[in-house]
Amino acid sequence: MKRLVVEKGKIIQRKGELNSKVYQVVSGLLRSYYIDSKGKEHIFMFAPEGWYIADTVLPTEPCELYIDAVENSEVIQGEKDPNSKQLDLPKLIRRIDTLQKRVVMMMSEPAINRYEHFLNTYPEIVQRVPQRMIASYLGITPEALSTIKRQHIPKK
Amino acid sequence: MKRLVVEKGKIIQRKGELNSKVYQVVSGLLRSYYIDSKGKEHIFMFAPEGWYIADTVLPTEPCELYIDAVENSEVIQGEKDPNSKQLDLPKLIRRIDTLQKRVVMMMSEPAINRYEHFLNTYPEIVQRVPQRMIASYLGITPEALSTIKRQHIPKK
DNA sequence: AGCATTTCTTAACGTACATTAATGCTTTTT
DNA sequence: AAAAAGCATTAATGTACGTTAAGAAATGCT
Repeated sequence: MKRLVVEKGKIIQRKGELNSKVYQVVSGLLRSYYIDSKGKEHIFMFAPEGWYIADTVLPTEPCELYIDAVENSEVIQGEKDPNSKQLDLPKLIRRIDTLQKRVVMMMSEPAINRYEHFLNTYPEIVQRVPQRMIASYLGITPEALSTIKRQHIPKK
Repeated sequence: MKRLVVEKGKIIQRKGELNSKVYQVVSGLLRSYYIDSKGKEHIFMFAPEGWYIADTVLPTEPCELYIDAVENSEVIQGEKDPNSKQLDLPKLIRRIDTLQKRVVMMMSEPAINRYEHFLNTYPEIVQRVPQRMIASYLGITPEALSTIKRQHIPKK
C-alpha cells in the first residue's frame, strides 16, 4: 500500500505486463484504454477522485489495458488479491452491472444517446477531458462527436 | 436449491422483477436478453450446459434482463447471495474480463470480426441457435449477418 | 401429408458514422 | 514571444450496416 504521484501523461500500466496492482485515485484523473490492431486507441474507463482503476484480470495474467494519467494525479497503489477479506463483493457486482449496461448501450443506442448518457452519468468529468477522449470512450471519432453536439440542444 | 425443467420458449425471468435466483444449466440452452425502447430484442448472453446465467444485479434490485430457454432445458436454481462463502471470486473476475473484452470488441471491431470471434469462442452453440439470435448477440440485423457470411470464407 | 408460420437469403435504397482534408484555435516547447 | 504541436470544427466523400420488401427454405401444427 503505497502512495504515488502520477504526472499527466505518465503510463503506469502497459498491455502485456504482469501488473498485480489496483489504483485508488486520491486526486486527479486516470484512464484505462487499449490499442487495437490498427493502432487506434479506445478508452475503456475514466477514474476521477475516489474511484478505483485496474485491469480486472487475475494478478497472474498479463494485462489487456494501458492506464495513464489524464491530469496530474495522486493515487494509492494496492494489491489485487482474490482472497482478500476486504474485497467488496457488492462493489464487484455493481461493476458487472455497469459493464452489462455499457454492452447493452453499445449494442442498441446511437452515439447521440450514448453521449447524453455519458453527460448525465459523469458530469464532473465532462469538463475535464478533451473531446477526443470522450469520443473515444463513446466509440466514435472526434469529428462525429463534433457533428452530434451541433445537433444536440443542451438544456441550459 | 431446486431442479427445474424449462421448456423451449419459457421465460423464467422478466425485466423489472425482483429475482434473486441464479440458474445453472444442466442440459439445454438458455439466453438472457433485453428489450430496448423501440421494442427490439438484444441478446446479452447464451448459457449452454455447465454455464451459469443470471441478471447480475444485487438480489434487492429489479432485473434488467429477460431469461428464457432456447431449447428444452434442465436447470438448478440457486440463490444470489453476496455473502455466500461459496461464491467463486476468480469466476466473478473472469466474468468482468469477458465483459470488458466484449465492450472493447463492440467499440472497435467490425461485425465480421465479432462474428468470427463468436465462432471461435462458442463453437458448440453456433449450430444450435438460429441465425437471427447470433445476429442479435453481435448487435446487427439478420440481413447484415447473412451478407457477412456470404463474404466470409469458412475454413473447412 | 398439407398448410401456416417462422426463418433465411437477396437486393434496392437509406442513414449513421468513418475517413480525409483544410482551417482556426489552444497549449506546449524553445 | 515565436514556433511547433496538439486539438476542435467543418465539409466532401466513402462505407458498414439498417430498413424495407419479396421470395425460398425450414419448421411447427392439425
